[in-house]
Amino acid sequence: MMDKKSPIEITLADRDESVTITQWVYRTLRNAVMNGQILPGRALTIRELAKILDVSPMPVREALRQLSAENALEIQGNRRVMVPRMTAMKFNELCEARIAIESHAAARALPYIDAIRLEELRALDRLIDKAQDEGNLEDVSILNQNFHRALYTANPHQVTLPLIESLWLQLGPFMRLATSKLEEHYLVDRHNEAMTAIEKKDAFALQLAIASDIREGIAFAGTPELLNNFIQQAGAPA
Amino acid sequence: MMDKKSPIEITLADRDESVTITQWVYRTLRNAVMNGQILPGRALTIRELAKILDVSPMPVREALRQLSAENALEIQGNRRVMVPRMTAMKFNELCEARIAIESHAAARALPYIDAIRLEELRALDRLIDKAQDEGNLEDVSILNQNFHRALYTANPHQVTLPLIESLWLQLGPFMRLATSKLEEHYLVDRHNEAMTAIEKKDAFALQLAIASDIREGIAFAGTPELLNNFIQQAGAPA
DNA sequence: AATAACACAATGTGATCACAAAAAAGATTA
DNA sequence: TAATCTTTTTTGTGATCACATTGTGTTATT
Repeated sequence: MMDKKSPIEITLADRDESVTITQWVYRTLRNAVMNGQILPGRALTIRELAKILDVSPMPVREALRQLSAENALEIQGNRRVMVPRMTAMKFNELCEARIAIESHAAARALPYIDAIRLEELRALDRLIDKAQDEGNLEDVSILNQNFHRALYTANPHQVTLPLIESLWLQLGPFMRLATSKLEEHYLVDRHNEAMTAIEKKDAFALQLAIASDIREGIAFAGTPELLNNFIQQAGAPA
Repeated sequence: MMDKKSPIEITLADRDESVTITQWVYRTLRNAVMNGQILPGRALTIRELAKILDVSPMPVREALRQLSAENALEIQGNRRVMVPRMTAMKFNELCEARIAIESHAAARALPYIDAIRLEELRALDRLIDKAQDEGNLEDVSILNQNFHRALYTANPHQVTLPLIESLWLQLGPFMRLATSKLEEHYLVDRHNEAMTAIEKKDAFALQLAIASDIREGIAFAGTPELLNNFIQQAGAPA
C-alpha cells in the first residue's frame, strides 16, 4: 500500500515568556502555513498537532479556529481542517485582490507619511537591497512584508491591514514556492519608484508602483506550469 | 454611585438542529453585534455570556475567538473582549475600504453574470423596493446585503467576500443607527444603475454605481453630529 | 477625607474527561 | 478480485475542574 500519512515538520516559534500558549501555537502554525510546511489538502487533527507541539489539545483548538477565521485554514464539511488547495484562478483572484486593496491602503496612508516614517521606509528598502544582493531570499520576503506593513500603518486610522494579512496568508505557501525561483529573474526595484512617489506625494504614482511590485513579485508564480505543480499536492481527488 | 453593569439583551438565533452549539453561539453573538445590541466598549466575559445563552463556557470561548479574528470584537490588553469603539476617522476608513474592495469585487464578478444570475439580482432588487415602500428598514438592510453578496459571489473564484463581510460586521452597529433615520432621506435607487451597468457589461459604470450605493447608504451616518452621539457610548474614558 | 494596603471575588487559560459521530480497518460475500 | 457490511479506532465537541492573574470592594492609616 502507500504510506499512512505524510509527516508534518513544523519549526517551533520562539516561546516568548509571558505569552499564552495559545498565542504561541497560533504563531507557530501560522508560520508553518506561510512557509508551506503543511501541504494543502493534508487533513489536520487537533490531537496530532498537540502531540507534535507538545501541548494540550486546548490551545491547538483555539489556534485552529482563529486561523480558520482568517482564511489561512479551511474547515471541510466533515469539520476537519486543512490548508486550502490552490487553483490558478484563485491564485489570480488573490493577486488582484492584493493589488486593489493594497494600492488603496497605500494611497490612504500617503498623507500621513512624515519625515520619520519616510526614513524608516528608506532603511527597510536598503535592507531589502542588501538581502537581495546576498541572495538571502528568506529575509527578502520578510523584509518586503515589513516594508508594505510600515507603509500602510502610517495611516493611524487604517483598517485594511488585517484583510491584507489574510491575503498574504492565503498566498503565503505558494509565494514561497515562487520565490525559490526568484533569483533567476531580473527584479526591477519597484520600491524605489514607490519611494519617489511618496516623496512627491503622488498618490497615483504610488498606486502604480505598489501594483507593479505585487504583480512582478508573483507574476511567474502564476504561470500555469509552476502553479499546477503544486495545485494537486495532497493526493486526494475531491 | 452608578449602576453596576449595563445589562445585555441578546436575541437568540434559531437553533437549527444538527448544528454545533459553537456555531449557534457564533451566529447569535454575530447578530447581536450587527444589531448593536452590545454597546461598544462594554466588556464581555465568557461566563456572563455563557449564562445568558444558557450554554457552557466552552462554545462561547470559541465563538469569541472567531469573532475577534474577524475584527468584530477587539481584545483589550487585559485580554478582555469588547465591541470596538468607533471614531469618525475610522468610520470613514471603513467606508472607503468598502468602496475600494466591493467595486473591485463587482467588476471581477461581472463577466460571470449570466441570465439566471441577472434574474436573481432583479428579484432581489424588486424585494428591496417593496420593503422600502413599506418602510421595513430591517428587511431593506438585510436584502441589500443579499444583493451585494449575490453580485460578488457570481464570480466562482471570488476570494474577497470574507473580507467584505468583516467590514460589514465592523460597520454594522453604526450603520444600523444610521438607517433608523434613513426614511427621512430621499434615496436614489443605485441598484437600478447597477443593473443597467451589468446588462451592458460596463464594468466602470458598475463600479460607480456600487460606490455611490455604498456612499449614499451611509453618508449621513458619517456626519460628525450623528457619529459622535455613538462614539463614546460605554462610559469608560480610556 | 483621601489614599494606600489588603482581602476577596471573578476571569481567562489550560488540562482532562465523556460521548456521539466519523474514519479506518477488517471481515464477509458475490 | 472487488464490493459491501461490520467492528474498531480516532476525532471534534462540549462540560467541568484547577490555578494564576486581574479586578474590585473594604478596611486601615495618615
